[in-house]
Amino acid sequence: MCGRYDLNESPQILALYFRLFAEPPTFRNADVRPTNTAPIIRLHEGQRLALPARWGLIPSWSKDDKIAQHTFNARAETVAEKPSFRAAFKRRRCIVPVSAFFEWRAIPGEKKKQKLRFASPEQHPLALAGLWEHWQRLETGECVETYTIITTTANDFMAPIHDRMPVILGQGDWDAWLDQATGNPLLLQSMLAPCPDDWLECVPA
DNA sequence: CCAGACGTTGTT
DNA sequence: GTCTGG
DNA sequence: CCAGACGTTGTT
DNA sequence: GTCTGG
Repeated sequence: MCGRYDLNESPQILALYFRLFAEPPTFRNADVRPTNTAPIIRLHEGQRLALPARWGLIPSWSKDDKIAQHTFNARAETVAEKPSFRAAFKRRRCIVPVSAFFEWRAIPGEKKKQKLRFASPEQHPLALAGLWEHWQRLETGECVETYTIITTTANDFMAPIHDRMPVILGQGDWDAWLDQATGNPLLLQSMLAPCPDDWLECVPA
């Protein structure tokens, strides 16, 4: 599961860490939520760029945007087959850059849940595996680009809090994940595993 | 053939 | 767009 | 994802 | 319970 995150990096850090072709505009949002617009990293005319998109994937064939309420995550186990995701899985993979993501823990006797922040112990950004899609609203012709974050089973670090977690890609996987020419479904699928336990630390938000 | 769905999470 | 159910 | 709303009428 | 807004 991954329904809330934080992106708070300078354009310089984003460009350096993700090896972007150009520095993106400044973007800071400590509480990115589904339906919000945030930058995603993908190839555009062969160049790796951070471009804005809306969180909640709308398939190109969708008649309206209601489905986006339920497509902000895609399950790694089924993403290759589901009608809403399979086209994007083949040709429109992206990295969702985050400084951290949030999960909640219910406290007995408390009304509100406790918010927990998961980030890199080395304080570098995290590369979440995502898909993006292009959609046109029939009534207006308005073009909308949207994305989803792929989830997988929790690793041991995450398991006490939740049974799902976002897929976090290691640097060695970035090129193949973003490349449209990567056609081997098994290779792609192999990247969608829970990350090692020591890639994350957790503090109350 | 047409009509209708197409999704995830957490919680009970 | 494409698959499933009727 | 969580938090918060969820309704109508008439009168000022 | 379920939808909407953020």
